[in-house]
Amino acid sequence: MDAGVSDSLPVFPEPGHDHDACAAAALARAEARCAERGARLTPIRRQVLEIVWESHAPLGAYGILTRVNAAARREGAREKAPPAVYRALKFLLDHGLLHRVESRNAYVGCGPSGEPHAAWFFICERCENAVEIDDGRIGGALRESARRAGFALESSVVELLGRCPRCRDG
Amino acid sequence: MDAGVSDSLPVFPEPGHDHDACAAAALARAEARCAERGARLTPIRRQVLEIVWESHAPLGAYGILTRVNAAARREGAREKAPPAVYRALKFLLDHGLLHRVESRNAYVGCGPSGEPHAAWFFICERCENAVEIDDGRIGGALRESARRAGFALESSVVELLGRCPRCRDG
DNA sequence: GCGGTGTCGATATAATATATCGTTCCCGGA
DNA sequence: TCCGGGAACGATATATTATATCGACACCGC
Repeated sequence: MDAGVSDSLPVFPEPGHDHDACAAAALARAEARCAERGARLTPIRRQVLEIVWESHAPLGAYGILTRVNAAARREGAREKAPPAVYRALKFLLDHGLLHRVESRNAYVGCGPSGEPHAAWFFICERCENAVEIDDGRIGGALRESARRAGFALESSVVELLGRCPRCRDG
Repeated sequence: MDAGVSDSLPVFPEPGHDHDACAAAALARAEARCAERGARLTPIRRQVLEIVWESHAPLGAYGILTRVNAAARREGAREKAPPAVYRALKFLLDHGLLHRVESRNAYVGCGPSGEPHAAWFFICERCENAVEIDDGRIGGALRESARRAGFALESSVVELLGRCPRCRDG
């Protein structure tokens, strides 16, 4: 797992934030990373990434597929089958552009941190938004716990459920 | 979420440990808790719990179903359908006798701690065993991180993947 | 051009989970 | 003892999530 030494407050998305800018920035990061790595951000991969970035709430593979196919119908194109979406998701996961939310069987865009990193989330039960946690103390506690147990830690799933600041009093 | 103030080392099961005793103790705890609560540990519920306790590795619902039905065939009884197993799993989860391992879509027996508690695991990628983590510092770091973010924490999924002490050099 | 690899389309199927509804069982009260 | 109500269960159907396989085509370096 990565170190996660930084320690910034998670930014829960405001309802009025400039989400187009969020999404555009994510797409720009994706292009940059693919260029660096000589990986191809093909149309279906880009489209899946755009769809996931339509909101900050994790979206399931079949929800993505539905949106892909709605667009295909609008354009008179043939609909895609599930493997097309799963292949795109695998590519995006492999390149650190997406995270899988295990407790929801769903996928969410990877935040702006520089390199691929552990995926730890706050997930709001009301607005459904998931935001990445960037807290060195959690990583420290996990690593220390593993060290004491003699466990060779490879990766970690941390998903914290509750109410985000905007929903906690609702 | 619960406090998890204690702080004992996880006990990775030794291959030669007295597993019958593990399972028997778990069944005894289940009986005791059901008695306390006026809940009924019916045959299918008990059977599912016994099957999950056949090892320390999380087992999927259909793996459980397969074993239930193997036993049914041996006894000349009619096979069960998936809802029977899912109903038993829900009962056992609701009463804190089982945990669900989200990253595996699988179920594992709940350890001996007194009351229902957060389910944090080390999961060995080689031997597949999952053991509960009882480390106050992890809980502390999670709660502190939530507090700083203004997040009202309700429950948490922590699943640490890697190699257990017995498998790390294999 | 040729061969290798990556990508995609298409089909089928696997794996996990839930909805619904009628029946039966169990327990407590009349 | 009988009855009413709720819990548990059986049975069937279906929903949801994910993967296997194989052939066609495209891109790239030689």
